Amino acid sequence: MNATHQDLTRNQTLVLDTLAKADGPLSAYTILDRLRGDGFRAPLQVYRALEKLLGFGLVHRLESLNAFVACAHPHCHAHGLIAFAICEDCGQVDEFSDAVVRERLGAWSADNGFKAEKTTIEIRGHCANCAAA
Amino acid sequence: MNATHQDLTRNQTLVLDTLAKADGPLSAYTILDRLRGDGFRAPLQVYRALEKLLGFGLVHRLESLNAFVACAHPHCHAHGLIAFAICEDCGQVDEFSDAVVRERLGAWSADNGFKAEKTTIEIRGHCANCAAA
DNA sequence: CGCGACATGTAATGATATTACATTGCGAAG
DNA sequence: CTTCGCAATGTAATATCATTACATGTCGCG
Repeated sequence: MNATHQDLTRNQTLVLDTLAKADGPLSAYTILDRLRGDGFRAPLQVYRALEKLLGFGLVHRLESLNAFVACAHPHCHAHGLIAFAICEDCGQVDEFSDAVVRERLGAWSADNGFKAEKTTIEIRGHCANCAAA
Repeated sequence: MNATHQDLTRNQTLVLDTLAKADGPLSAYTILDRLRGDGFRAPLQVYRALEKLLGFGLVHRLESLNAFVACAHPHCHAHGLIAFAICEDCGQVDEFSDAVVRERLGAWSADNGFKAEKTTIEIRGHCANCAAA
């Protein structure tokens, strides 16, 4: 039942490949523009593909950027909670996960009777390379 | 140099009061609509006030909602890192902070030479009340 | 075949945010 | 007191992000 890369439709494949080839997050409209040559005409084509890809865990949405990235670790499914470090200079995104953080946020939820569905952690700042410059 | 409530301009005060009276996050355009009677005509009036209030730490932006809330603890300045639990049913937002989480994310940043400027933590889900129903 | 489920195509619109430029109010320097 | 400069404000236009509504296509299966 977990969708694999094989199950992707043409549009989903095109969108995922576009994100995978990009060196950073892309907005839905940027993806659209890059796929005009493949017949994409409307935002909805992109949003629909993204919706599925997000569900499959192959793509992440960066809320603070209103943009999307291909998952850096598409193989290890069931990665608990993911955090992103986003460089405001070069746009590079580093994806990581921390068991302790997951545990602490889980504990807070349990203590407060909160049923967590989705957790967003995004650190905006400057990566090592750019901070050096 | 830390701005106090006294220093706020008329527009900033109106926007902050609107958020403080609201029972949940408001979008910039909702704030605008609520302040039409006070002479607000354009989005920029709201965005400019919000920009300052965010800088003062009196207001937070919820990235996953594209909306804003008044800070729940406007007195304790220098609150390290803040997390939000957002109920998707009733819209209530719970603001909390966790030293261990801050520490872990800080450690990751240090290990990776990343200079963090701003960290966003948002948990979407269902609050105790709504989960019960 | 004919139906159902899902993916797709297209247009229009809604929602969020910024750019550009004009104006006003007010304190400090001269 | 006047002029300068700065910050806040006002207004219009536009850019950017996302969804709703409706029509069409594709393909497996009874």
